[in-house]
Amino acid sequence: MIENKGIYNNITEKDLKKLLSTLQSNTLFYKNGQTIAYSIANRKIIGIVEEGSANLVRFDYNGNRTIIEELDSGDVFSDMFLSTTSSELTVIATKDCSVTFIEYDKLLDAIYNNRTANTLMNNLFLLMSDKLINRNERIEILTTRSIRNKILAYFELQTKIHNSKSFNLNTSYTDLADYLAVDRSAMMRELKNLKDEGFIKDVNKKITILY
Amino acid sequence: MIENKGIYNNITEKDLKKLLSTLQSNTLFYKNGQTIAYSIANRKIIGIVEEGSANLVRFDYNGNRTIIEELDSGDVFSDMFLSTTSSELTVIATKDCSVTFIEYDKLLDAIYNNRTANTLMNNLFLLMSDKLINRNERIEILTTRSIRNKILAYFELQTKIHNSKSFNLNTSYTDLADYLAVDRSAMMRELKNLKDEGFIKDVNKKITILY
DNA sequence: AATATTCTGTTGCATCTGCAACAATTTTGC
DNA sequence: GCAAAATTGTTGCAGATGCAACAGAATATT
Repeated sequence: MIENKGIYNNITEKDLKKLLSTLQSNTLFYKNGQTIAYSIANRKIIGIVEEGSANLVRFDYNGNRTIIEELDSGDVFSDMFLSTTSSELTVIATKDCSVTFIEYDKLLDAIYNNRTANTLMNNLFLLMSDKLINRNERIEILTTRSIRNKILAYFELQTKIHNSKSFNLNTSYTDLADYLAVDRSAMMRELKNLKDEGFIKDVNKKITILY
Repeated sequence: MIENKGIYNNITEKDLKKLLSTLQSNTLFYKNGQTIAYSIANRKIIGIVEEGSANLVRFDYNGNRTIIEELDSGDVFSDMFLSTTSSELTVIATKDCSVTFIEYDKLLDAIYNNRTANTLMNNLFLLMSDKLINRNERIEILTTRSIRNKILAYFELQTKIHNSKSFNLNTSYTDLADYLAVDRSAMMRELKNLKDEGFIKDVNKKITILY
C-alpha cells in the first residue's frame, strides 16, 4: 500500500548516527497509552516513530475520540502538518515506543552540504506525499453520497491497491465504520444488503467484488 | 488563512532565473478551459502555477465533476501527490495561465550546494504542509455525522480562521454543499433551521454565530 | 439590452441513516 | 484459563437526507 518506505530509507546506520548528532536530535521513550508531547517555542519539531506505534487522535467537543492517522515505525508527525484551528489533536502511544525529535530548521540548514541530510529530506518529502495521497483517497470516499457508495468506493480502492477483485479487510468493522464516517449498525445493514443483492461476497473478512 | 506563502517566497527574481535555468525548467501557457498535462516517463514532475489559476478536478465513473483543489498563482501540483489508484484526476486552467514544470529529482540534486534551491525546497515543503492541513480540516468536517454538524463544523473553522464570530462566506451555497458533500437543497433546509432556531444569523452571506 | 446560464430558495416524498438497545461471539489482559 | 472488554450481528423507529422538480433572482455572455 505505502510505496515510499520509511524516513530512514537509503541511510546507513553509521550515517544516520552522525546526522542525528549533527541535528542535535532527541530520542524519548513512551509507554503504551502515554501522550507524546514535545514542543519548543517557535521551533518546528518533527517526531519520528522509531519503534512501536502511535495514533494521531482527535478529541472533539463532546469528548469523542477519532483516530486521524496510525503511525508505525518509520513514520513521522508534526505540528507543522496540523491545523492550529481545529479541535484538540494528540499523539498517543499504542505500543511502547521510542520517538526521535528533530528540528525542521536544523534539517533545512543541514541539507546544504550534507548528503545524508539530503536523503532524509527526500524521504520526509515522500512521506508527506504519501500522507497527502491518503487524505485525498479518504476525501474521495467521504464525498460519496450514501453508505452504500462509501463502502463501494472503499472496496474499489482496495481492489486497485491489491490489484485483485478479492482482498482481506484488515480492520474491524467498527474501525471501518469510523473511517467511512457512518454509523456502524447502518453500515452492517448495508453490507448485508450488498451481500444479499449479490454485489459482494464476504467470507469472514475476505471480500470479493462480484460485479 | 494560508500562512505559508507561495513557492517563490524569499527568492529574488535574479536568483530564481538562475535556478530555473539550472533545473532546466519548462514554462508552458494554457488557455482558460485547457487541460494541463505534462509527464515524462519515470520522472517526478512538479507544476508551479505562475499566473492565472487552475483547478484540480476529479471525474468519477458517472462523469460527475468535483473540484478537489483550487490552484492559484504560487501554488503547486504534481502526480507525486496523487493516488494512482483513484479515479481520473486532471488539472484544468480556470483562467489563462502559465505553468512552470520542474523535475523533483533535479531539485533534490540542486539543494546540495545551492541556497536558492534550498529555499525553494523549503517553500515546497511548507506548501505541502498547507495542503495536508487543508485536507485534515476537510476530513474533520466530513466525518461529522449530520448536515447540521457539518455546517457547524465548517462555521466553527471559519470563526477560528477569521478569529471572529462573524465572517463572509466567499463561496456559493452550491459550492459549499459540494465541499460538505451533502445535497444542496438539504443543506439549505438545515441552514434555514439553524437560522430559525437562532443559532446563526445569515445576512446575505455574512454569517454570524450566535451561541 | 437581451438572452442564457447559474444560483438560490422551497417543497413533497420515499427511503436512508443514526440511535438505542441487546445478545452472541471473539479477543485481550491478567 | 477466566474474566473483562471489544467486536459483531440484528432490529425498531423516528427523523434526517437525497432526489426531483420548480420558480424567481442574480450573473454572465454576446
